[in-house]
Amino acid sequence: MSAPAGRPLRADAVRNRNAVVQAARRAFVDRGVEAPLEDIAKSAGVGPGTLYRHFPTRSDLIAAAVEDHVEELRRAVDRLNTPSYDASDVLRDWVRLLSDYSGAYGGLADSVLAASSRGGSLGEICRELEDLTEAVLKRVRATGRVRDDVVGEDVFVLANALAWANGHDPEGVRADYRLEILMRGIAN
Amino acid sequence: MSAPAGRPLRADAVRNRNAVVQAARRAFVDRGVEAPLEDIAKSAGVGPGTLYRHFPTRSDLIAAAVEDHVEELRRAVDRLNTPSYDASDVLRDWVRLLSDYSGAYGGLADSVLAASSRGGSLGEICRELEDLTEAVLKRVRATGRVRDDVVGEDVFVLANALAWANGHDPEGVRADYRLEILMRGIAN
DNA sequence: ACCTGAACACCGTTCAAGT
DNA sequence: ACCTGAACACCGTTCAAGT
Repeated sequence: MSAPAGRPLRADAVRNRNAVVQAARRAFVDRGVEAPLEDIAKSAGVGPGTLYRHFPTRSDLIAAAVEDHVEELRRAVDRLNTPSYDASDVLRDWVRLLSDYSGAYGGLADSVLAASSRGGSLGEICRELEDLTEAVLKRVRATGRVRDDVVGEDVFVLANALAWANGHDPEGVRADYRLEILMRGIAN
Repeated sequence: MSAPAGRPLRADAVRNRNAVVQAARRAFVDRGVEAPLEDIAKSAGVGPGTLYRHFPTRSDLIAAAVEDHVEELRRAVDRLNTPSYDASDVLRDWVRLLSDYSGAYGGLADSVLAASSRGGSLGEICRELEDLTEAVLKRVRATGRVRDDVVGEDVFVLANALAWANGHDPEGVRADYRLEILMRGIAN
């Protein structure tokens, strides 16, 4: 997964990189994206220097940890843009996917929105997700079900705000309700 | 301001406490609510132990730092509930006040929502703000302008989500737009 | 009753030395 | 080309000693 952007890596480097990403995912699930890098390196069986070599910033490590999830979102767009998929559900389902994605790890929505206005690997992921959102919106706009002054970035930001709110509501009792409010807000 | 809950404090303790709160406010404005406590203590001219004596947790210090702001919100409710205040603006204006309050310091919305489900001085503030929100809603409901399944806590959470989103949008270009979307979402 | 500041712990980050 | 781990810095938190 997640082909490293640069030139081919030595075999042991590939192994270490993967081990770090896997350890990061486990740590992020358990303790959120602010989990100690020291612990991640240790449970991956590498020194801190190796972690930093592969991921100069925490944001880069987060980007690698969510790569699989982004791939799923890409495939979801293909499904959503299929004619057989009911157009009245498309936007709601996409927003739910987006906010679930940003709710995968504690604090992820924060890192995502912080990165979206900047460079870096996570920033690029954000821009791709905004573009995917815009692609979904294009189809929905044609049905006249959504305000035409809503752009992909708006929906992306609001889906993350939803994820953020849900993250502070462990029961999740009102998550669907908040989604409904958001959908009403952007409906035409 | 902010009468300490317990028994009367010695004069030097009062002075130190106030100095810490003032230093905290400055630090929170500049660096957000995660500003180093060490720096706050230093710029207040006290040792770290003194800071901890008055504020056992960071959340307690944040609560003290926002006391004035909460007082303003209490007065605002009195104004909003005046018959002369146009009922169609009441809810929007209240939500804006709430989200501005949680946008006063970087990361404040996070601390607020984290505290709202727990105890502590900040948790109590949250519960008061939810009650104030419910009081505002009561009047607005009578006008039939708001969904009747929306409760104070919902609006409080959503206003904080708004503050959170605005905090990641330094230009603030779309802040009013997001407020409008939220108001449409909870309108009847 | 309150304050001080040394002390410890935790963790992010770098870098010289290794293979 | 990559890895290791010691080293340093920063900061949260506690506590013995002071007034």
